[in-house]
Amino acid sequence: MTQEEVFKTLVAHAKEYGFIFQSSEIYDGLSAVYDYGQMGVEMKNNIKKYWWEAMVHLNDNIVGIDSAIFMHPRIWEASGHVGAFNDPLIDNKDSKKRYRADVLIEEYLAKLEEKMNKEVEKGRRKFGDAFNEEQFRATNPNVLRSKTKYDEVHARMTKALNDNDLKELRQIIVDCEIACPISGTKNWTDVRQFNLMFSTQLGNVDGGVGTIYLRPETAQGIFVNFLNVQKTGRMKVPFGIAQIGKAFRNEIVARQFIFRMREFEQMEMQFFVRPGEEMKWFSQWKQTRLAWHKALGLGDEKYRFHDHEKLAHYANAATDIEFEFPFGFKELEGIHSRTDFDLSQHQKFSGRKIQYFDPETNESYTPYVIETSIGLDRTFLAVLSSSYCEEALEGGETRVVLRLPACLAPVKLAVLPLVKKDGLPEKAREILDSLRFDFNCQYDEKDSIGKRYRRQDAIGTPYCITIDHDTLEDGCVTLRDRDTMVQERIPIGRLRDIVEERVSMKPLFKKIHKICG
RNA sequence: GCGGAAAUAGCUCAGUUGGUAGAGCACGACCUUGCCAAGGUCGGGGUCGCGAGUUCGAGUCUCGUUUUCCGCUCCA
Repeated sequence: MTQEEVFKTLVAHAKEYGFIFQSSEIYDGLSAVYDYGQMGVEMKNNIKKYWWEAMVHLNDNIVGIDSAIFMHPRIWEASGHVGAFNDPLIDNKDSKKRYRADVLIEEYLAKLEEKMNKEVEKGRRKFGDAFNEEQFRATNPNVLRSKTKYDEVHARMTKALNDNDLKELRQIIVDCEIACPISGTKNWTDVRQFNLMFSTQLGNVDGGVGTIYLRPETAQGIFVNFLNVQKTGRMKVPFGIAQIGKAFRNEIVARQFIFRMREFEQMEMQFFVRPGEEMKWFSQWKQTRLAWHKALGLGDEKYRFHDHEKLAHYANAATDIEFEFPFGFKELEGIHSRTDFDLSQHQKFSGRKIQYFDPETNESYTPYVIETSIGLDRTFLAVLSSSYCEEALEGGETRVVLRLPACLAPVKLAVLPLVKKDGLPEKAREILDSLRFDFNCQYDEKDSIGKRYRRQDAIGTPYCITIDHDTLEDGCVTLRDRDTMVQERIPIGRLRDIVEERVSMKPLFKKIHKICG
């Protein structure tokens, strides 16, 4: 199969077994928005748990928060999200080059001005000492023509920018016959507002700015709570604040299934350190985060670092952990050294002193920040895509099996009576009820036992137990392993401990600790 | 955003030069078998993505539109 076919198969499987549905499907869908189904939500929650426990519960100096999606609009000015990325853009269809619409018009105006100035120079040379520039500008027909045009276009542009009238901006470009400097053609797209942030109106705003944004990242919720957490939690640098939550970006092109969505979930941790020690911690967190990924057992060769050469305005070092998806190596997690940019900006914009008094050095300073920011949906896709397996069995048969890490599997255990009679369903229900407090279990009595095993394979259930006639006599059940298909006979009383040990996250945590601790 | 392709049952697809929509799997009931899916009988489910147009008549032809996939572009 080609890469494309593999990916399509995966997307179809994800839908068929209740992992991922397209949003609003019965209304033709909503582009680049997806819903998690009954299996997907279980697995997603398990991934969150794996991250949260590794981050918050297993580190003395990291605590979690859950900040609101709505935040004060000034926060996005401080962070640099407003302003720098709020421009009306237009593309030339022939050269495929993108321009700021207002810049194109301003360049046109500059040319008009130049034309007028040249005309004035001509007049100056012609009339010599008798030249009166003011009078010349007021009477010369060439200058007047340009001046009229200039004023008209300038007025239209100013009004259009004020009204945010994108159609009018395009119309000005068309009316002025502005051509692309590269292709020389006037084949323009519509003007679009290039702002990655979704905005809405906050109700009952009296005289203030009503526009409020859906957060484009969860990080700012951590920065603005830095003092709250540091003081109430009596945190000492170095320490971290972690958060899992939704973020929103109005991507112009959002594609590749759940890899790039307009509404997505991040798992972020901001680690506050002494200025000057950020590189040490940057490298420490690179290793720790990679170990966290690799402990899942999806294959060490599927991960690599990609260091940024071009750094964002806030960073002095940055790297991505990339994962080999069916469509190639792509960013899964970002680890950035953000300096003191964010805290300093918030200090400046809020007017509050945001500093830390270090009792060891007796100094006050603005801590530096190492950020680890991982896409939850991307991690989900990484787990799903690397677990999908079409396996050839003896006798020419095949089975589709999701070799999910057992601790992430949506269903841990399926309870199956061998036949639907002779008291086996009743016995199976009894066992199910004793185990459902410990694991997410499924009960199934429909169809042949082999078929039921295959159904569980398709959703990645690591273990099935089968209740047969002997069970009623000897109190043992058959425990069947998803990956090896090996069966073993287990006393009912030991089931809980045996399954618990095999589906637990503990071995993964110990692995990370061994590597990093 | 540009270019290309696709959309028919939950899934995979068939549907002739335009003539009232089919199969397999899946699903439900009952019977049968019983440790690695696909025995039997019966049954439910589709305004053929949506909207116009041409036509006596459109799943089929034309236009528009939405969504998805691929390539380019973009991604603080």
